[in-house]
Amino acid sequence: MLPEEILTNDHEQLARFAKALGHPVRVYIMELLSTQTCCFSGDLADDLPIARSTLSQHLKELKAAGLIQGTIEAPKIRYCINRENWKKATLLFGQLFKANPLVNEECK
Amino acid sequence: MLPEEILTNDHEQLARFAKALGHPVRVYIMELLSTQTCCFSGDLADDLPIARSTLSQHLKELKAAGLIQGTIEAPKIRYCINRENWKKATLLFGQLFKANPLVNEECK
DNA sequence: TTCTTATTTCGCAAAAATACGAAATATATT
DNA sequence: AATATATTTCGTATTTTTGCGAAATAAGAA
Repeated sequence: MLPEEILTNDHEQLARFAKALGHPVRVYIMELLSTQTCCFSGDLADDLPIARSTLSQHLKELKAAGLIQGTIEAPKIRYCINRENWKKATLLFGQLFKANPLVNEECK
Repeated sequence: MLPEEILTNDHEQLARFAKALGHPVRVYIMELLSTQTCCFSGDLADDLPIARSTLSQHLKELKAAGLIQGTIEAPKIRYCINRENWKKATLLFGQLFKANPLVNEECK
């Protein structure tokens, strides 16, 4: 029998995903990658009002959180969503937001 | 006609919600409040392995993000979810995670 | 090989997040 | 009025995040 942990791996994992989505630029990137297609850093840099080095850091963070992955297509790098982890994130966020038994009750 | 903004209010709002969920303790709190019931700071403090002052800061952040609200029930404070904003968050996260037209395709 | 392009890493600075214990606050209870 | 309880705010230290420009890297093109 496992010890009853208060903060579970799922809490940690969800927090990690949420933190990665905790900046408008990164939300923008994930939105783009989840709806449209893969993309290059340069395409994003052309649109976004930040330095390329700053964008690179955001991409690095999304990669560290496991939400995206890059494949070299010299001299560019093509970024795509990491489908496995995106699915995991979808599941975890879905769980969090789905259950709501008090939806029609006032706080008592 | 509005100017075509790259980073929209929705991106900002979703990032704000995500950032608030970007810590395991805060995920735990929101999970509790969304599934079970309202709760008191003290109940959380008894369970969580952090100082009460630290917990208070996390609650403050969730409140600042609009995800929870507190009502005085002296000498305690009862914390509840902010249903209106939770709904908004559900919607924004739902939008982000729903659309996925490339679900069966490899990155090309 | 040299040049060009795309992107990252480095070095730095400023701001924000995280955590704690001590002190302050607010309000019931005695 | 004094005490007890629940929670927050304050002060502080440490770590992390965010951002930039300059320099470094990688690989195709001339």
